Amino acid sequence: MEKIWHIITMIPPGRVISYGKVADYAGLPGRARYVSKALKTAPDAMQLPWHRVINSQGKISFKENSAAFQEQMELLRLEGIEVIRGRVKLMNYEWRPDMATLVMAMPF
DNA sequence: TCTTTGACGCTTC
DNA sequence: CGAAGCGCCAAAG
Repeated sequence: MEKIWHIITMIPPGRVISYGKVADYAGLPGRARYVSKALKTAPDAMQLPWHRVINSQGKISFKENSAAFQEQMELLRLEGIEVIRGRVKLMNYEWRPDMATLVMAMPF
């Protein structure tokens, strides 16, 4: 859980990443669902950039009618990310941290 | 205990 | 695209 949050805090503005990737970088391959839960239970006080986490299809994982959906879409747009029908082009906006960055920030 | 339920993901058809 | 199947696993009932 800690690691997951840690990874998320590292996501730079204007970039996004998928649940699955977060899980991978956190050392929990195949546990994307766990990441979503980690986000849900994350303390608001932590100021996590939760909106920068979307699913592997580049889509926002909320119902299109939900308030959360709208909110996330706005936050992303405020960072200069183009969101079409709740979807962003991972090709252009996916965050690809390099090894050094990860190793640097992750204790064994 | 067992079953259902997710802010998910990948492959197949 | 979209739907179906299967994998994954903590929580809640």
